Amino acid sequence: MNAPTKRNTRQRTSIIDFLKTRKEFISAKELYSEMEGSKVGLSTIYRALSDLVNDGDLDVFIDNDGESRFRLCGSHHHHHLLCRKCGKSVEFQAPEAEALAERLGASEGFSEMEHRLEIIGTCQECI
Amino acid sequence: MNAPTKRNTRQRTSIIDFLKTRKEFISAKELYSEMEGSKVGLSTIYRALSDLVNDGDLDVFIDNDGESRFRLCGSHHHHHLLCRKCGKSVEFQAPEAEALAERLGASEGFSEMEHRLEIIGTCQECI
DNA sequence: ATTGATAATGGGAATCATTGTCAATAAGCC
DNA sequence: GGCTTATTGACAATGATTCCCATTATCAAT
Repeated sequence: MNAPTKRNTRQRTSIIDFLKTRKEFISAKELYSEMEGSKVGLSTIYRALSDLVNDGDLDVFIDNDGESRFRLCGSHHHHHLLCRKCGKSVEFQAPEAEALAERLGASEGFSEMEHRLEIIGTCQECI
Repeated sequence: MNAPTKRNTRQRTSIIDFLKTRKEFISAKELYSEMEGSKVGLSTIYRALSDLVNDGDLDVFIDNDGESRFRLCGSHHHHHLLCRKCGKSVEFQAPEAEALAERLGASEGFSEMEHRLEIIGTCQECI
């Protein structure tokens, strides 16, 4: 993450600065209209968001209308995939799970969500 | 679920029968091409899938390309949302989690996935 | 500070899953 | 069989996202 492959442009900076002021998930289009003053093109917003996701700086999830929604990552929470036979374990991140926890908890009136996710399966060597 | 509001048509029956033979998630388009012999229109497939989802007979999740993928519900695996103060617990289902477990496990060469997901938060009464 | 190589921008067109439209058809009831 | 009405399906429309490409901006080297 934080691959230093991108140049610092006014647009990219504005987008990141805007995201820093935002705790909730936001869609590309919403970002576009809320940033109207900053004169950033919609294509640029899509590109920047996509880069930020690839660098691991943004969490994404796709809402029920098929629209992607973004939020700056907090600490990098991770989960485990475990083999039920040999115990081999693989770490992974799951922004979907972060987002799911937020949405589900919020929909029930909960706040300050944490979550635990564990996937158990049989690894290739143990089949 | 299983709201008996729909007529039994050849098309609807074919779609359900096809889904019964399928363990993995499938998209509407894939279903359409795999069922070519059955002469069912794409609109009809979308409508039927949407009805089945509303009746609670199908699990859905939206993949990374924004395409919806469907699978007949199996046993209704569920998860818990817990309050960290009073212990109040709410059951919920999360097809996304089912799908996530499948995908992630498979991507690491694992099979026969199970998973556990727990969300912990503070409920409205305990704030 | 200027230059030059190259990455980033933006606006419109293109893509592609999904939904809407509506005339034709088929289910289910008498 | 005949009737009422939901369902179907071909096609158009929608809408988020990506592609295209001429123009512009960044930044390291001069």
